[in-house]
Amino acid sequence: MVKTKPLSRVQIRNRHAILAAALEVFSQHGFRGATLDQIAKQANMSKPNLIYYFANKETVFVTLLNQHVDAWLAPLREIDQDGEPLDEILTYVRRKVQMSRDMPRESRLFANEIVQGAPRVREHLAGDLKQLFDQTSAVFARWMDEGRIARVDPDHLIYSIWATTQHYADFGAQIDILTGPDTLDGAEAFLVNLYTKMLTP
Amino acid sequence: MVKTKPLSRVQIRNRHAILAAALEVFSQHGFRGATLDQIAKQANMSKPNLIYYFANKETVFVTLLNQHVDAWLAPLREIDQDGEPLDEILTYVRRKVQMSRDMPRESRLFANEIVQGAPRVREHLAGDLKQLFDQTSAVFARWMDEGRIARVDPDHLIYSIWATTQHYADFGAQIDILTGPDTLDGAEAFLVNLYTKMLTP
DNA sequence: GTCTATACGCTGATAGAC
DNA sequence: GTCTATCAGCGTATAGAC
Repeated sequence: MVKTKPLSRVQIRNRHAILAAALEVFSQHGFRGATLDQIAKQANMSKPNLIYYFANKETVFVTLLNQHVDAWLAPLREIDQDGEPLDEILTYVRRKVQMSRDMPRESRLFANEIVQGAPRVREHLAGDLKQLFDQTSAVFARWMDEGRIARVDPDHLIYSIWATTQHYADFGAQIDILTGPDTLDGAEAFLVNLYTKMLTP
Repeated sequence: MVKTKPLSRVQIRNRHAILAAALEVFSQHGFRGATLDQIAKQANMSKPNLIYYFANKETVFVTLLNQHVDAWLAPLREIDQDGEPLDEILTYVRRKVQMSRDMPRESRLFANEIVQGAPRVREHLAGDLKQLFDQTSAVFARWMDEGRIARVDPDHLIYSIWATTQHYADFGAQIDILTGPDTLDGAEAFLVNLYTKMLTP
């Protein structure tokens, strides 16, 4: 382990302010589109002072990703392989919709990066996520083998859940125009119905 | 109507080369992330010569959007309100999957822009798309009223089709890592099954 | 129509005073 | 720890020769 100096109260507060500002700016403009000026301004801080805390732009971004990736994957980790299959999947769907409602910036932070080929999140995807994905896919496959949910391709099942739920955050600008601002209650009901019908044996 | 000089063969060829290059670059990096240097290089052209044809970066981008928006919306327009409802919807789903396979760059071009708040496509969305969306939603609602497909929220039905099908293009980088390169045959079968089960009365 | 040269603002990052 | 001043490089766009 690397030994690191403990951070002072001011340091902790400023790092938090910077990361909060960075989430706002990176999620809206992507890595390249975001500027340190914007982030510094949003954090009520001078640009050199920002750099004092994070060395460079990439470090801010990577730190931000690392900070959110665990929270981002939490609902997936919480699928209980010993639970009731349909309940577990519907609970997962509901939590993902909830995250699109409550954490749209985090969703767009990742979406921006993946649409552009995932240059800086590739390790996250190939590591943590890949392992979790394979594990979840295997659990779904077992449930299907046991006849407890209908047999479908488990990989595509996961993709479709991601796609349908994250869509409300990532493409929120489009939905705002077409349907207007929404609480996502309708979305949740629609998706629960969709996956219930698909997965009931 | 505005009277415009006819374009010479060279002009036509160069404008095509620029737009082809621009699709490649903008779809991968987004508007701000793309540079005129990249586009010019991809089009085998000097940067000033590129500007000779399009005046500025934004004009290239807007021209590119206008060029592709019709093709992009074609499958939606082709839904036949007098056809067999489930067939029409499944055909639409299949065509959208096909577009993710054959036109992933076009998909990402729009995805990039919408994730970032649709600053430059807002008019397209509020105009052409909004009208087409409302019309399609109304057709779906009528089919439900007539009991020919199951009753669900038609707006969310459209969103879920967009989300699930475009996901394979927009988040292709993630899928390549998790499942590996794919022909999308499995995706198509999965989605046909999904919407058949949901919509069969 | 196409090129070289260049202007010029913006952006990431550093130096150094306080 | 925070600031002002500043730099180097990139990126858009223009001028002007050919």
